[in-house]
Amino acid sequence: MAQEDRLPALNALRAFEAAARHLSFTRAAEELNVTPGAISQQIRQLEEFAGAPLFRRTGRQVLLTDAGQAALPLLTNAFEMMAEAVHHMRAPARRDRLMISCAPSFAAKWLAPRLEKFQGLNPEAEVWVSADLAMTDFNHSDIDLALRYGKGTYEGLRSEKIMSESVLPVCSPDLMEGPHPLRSPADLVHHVLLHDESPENDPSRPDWNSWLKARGVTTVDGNRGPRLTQSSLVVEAAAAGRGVALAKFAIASGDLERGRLIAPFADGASDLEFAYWIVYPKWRTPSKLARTFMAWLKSEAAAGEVTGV
Amino acid sequence: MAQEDRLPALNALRAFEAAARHLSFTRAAEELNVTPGAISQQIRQLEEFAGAPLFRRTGRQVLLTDAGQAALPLLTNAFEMMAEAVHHMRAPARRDRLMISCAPSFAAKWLAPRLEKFQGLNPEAEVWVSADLAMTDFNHSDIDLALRYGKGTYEGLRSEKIMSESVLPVCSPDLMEGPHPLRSPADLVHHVLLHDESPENDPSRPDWNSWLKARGVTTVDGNRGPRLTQSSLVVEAAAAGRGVALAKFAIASGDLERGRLIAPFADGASDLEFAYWIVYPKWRTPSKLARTFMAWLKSEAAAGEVTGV
DNA sequence: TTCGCCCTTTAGTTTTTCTTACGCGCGCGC
DNA sequence: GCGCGCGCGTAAGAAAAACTAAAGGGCGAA
Repeated sequence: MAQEDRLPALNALRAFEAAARHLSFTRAAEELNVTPGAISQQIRQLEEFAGAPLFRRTGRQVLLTDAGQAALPLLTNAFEMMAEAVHHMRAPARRDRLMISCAPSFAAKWLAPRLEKFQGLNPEAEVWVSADLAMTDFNHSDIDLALRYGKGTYEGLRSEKIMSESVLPVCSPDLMEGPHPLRSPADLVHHVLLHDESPENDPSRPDWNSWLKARGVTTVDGNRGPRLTQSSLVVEAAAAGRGVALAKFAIASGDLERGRLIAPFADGASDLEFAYWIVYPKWRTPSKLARTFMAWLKSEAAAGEVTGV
Repeated sequence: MAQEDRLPALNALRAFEAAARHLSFTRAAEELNVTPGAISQQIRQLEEFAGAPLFRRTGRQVLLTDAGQAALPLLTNAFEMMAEAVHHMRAPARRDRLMISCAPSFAAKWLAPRLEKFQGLNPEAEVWVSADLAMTDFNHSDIDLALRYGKGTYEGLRSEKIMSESVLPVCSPDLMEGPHPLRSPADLVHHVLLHDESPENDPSRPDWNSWLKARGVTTVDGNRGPRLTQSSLVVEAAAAGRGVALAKFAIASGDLERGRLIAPFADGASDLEFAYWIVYPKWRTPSKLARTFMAWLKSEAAAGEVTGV
């Protein structure tokens, strides 16, 4: 449909979008790898075209006018859609291939053990898992879907919840046979406390200190013990009998089921704000295989939450 | 969010979108007011960037590859959104002003008589009606909403149904007092038949010929009588006693209610495929006033369909 | 007041985009 | 079966757009 010979220069729109998003010409210039003067000129040109100012210049900062305000969200969406279109150009989708990005611990302890089941159900599918700690850049990679642990709000991305998360103390069953079996939280005083210090952790997540405090235990120092920076290492250390971990349930559940770990306290679990999400670009229509995978993920997650607790 | 220094030249994307939509470089060139050679170069550049051909060249015509196919709809949407964004830049919305475009007959016979009621309910609103026969170009005009009679499928636009339409014979009550009152369709032989030949008419709409045939009347020639090119003129002619019109109900309803027209036959009405729709650009979020107006339109239409038959 | 930050402006340069002109291949009509 | 015409491809140069560099100004903070 008519694309209008009256569209302004597209580069001017891009400059405006970046400047409006940052509310700063300088930062827009950085994003687009040009000088601030270039941005200023592009925006002047666009304002002439529009016949109205798009920014209000107030000495220290620039603010959007109503006209600019109205145009920004549409432009941002339009450029996101373009990026997605370009992605499709560069990597024509393979119908039978699915590339998943997720955090290493989750990949190792939750996803990988279950993937075989999915392969069994969908033998023609080829699922690749890329274990990345950082959030995926969907424009630079071939990632179809990402699995992320967080609050579920990701700008420019769509997210669907897989399952919630909780933390609970876990340890090797051997510890129960030892000289100081764990019968109540106070018994932790005899054991090493293992801390999960993963960078992506929920800031509101209870640590040993708050967990102990919530249970009225004052005789145990919640600060002592080693701090490991990956959830799976914490769980491994616990399984090896090196101490008691305050572990994420999803990461520990496999070892709990197999008996490598036990949860010594009945009321030990504590729900978190953060959860696991499927994440993909706002404008991407997931392929049939991707939709199958997402549905399978959700059913696996639901099954785990029921049987595991 | 990262706009990617890795987006290709935006003009190349625009050239591709136009060429892909037309499946012709030449027509894309016409649309963008450049030479075909320029399109060819832009697309070559884009294909180099993508690392894959976007078109399959087959001597006589160009066809989209899978990669091109995947990218086209997203790009088309993206450019439509941009056009909408630019529209917002140029004409910052006035909160209390609403510009409606609709066909002249509908404006005169259906909308205008009811508008006063809306003004009474929303005194602060300023509603303008632009009576246009042709479909509105939302990018070149200040039209907020269009009312259109048709099938409801308009490319790049969103449409919501207002009411359906039907045709039925109507005439002046004076004709019933005359020498040949209309008691059955066969009596039409004594009267002038008025034909609505509006350019926007439903092609499957019954004319006098098919209307008579459906009722088994063979004694009346459905072809005779004047043909008027605007629905309101047909209705006016009937009200003036100049004959019997096969009129659109929405156009005639006002005069039927006021007694200027009567519907002589009980089973005369015949439903049409075409209906009345509210139409606006796909990516436009209607203002509060526009939403109020649309809701009011629908309730008016529903009321008319009940009381009028 | 002075400094620093950020936007603006101007002039000149670089890069992109377009036109012109010609080449090529295929299908269609003669 | 043989041009002819239509539509795309390509090359070189011209035109237009975009960018840089450098200097300027306003405002707020120190």
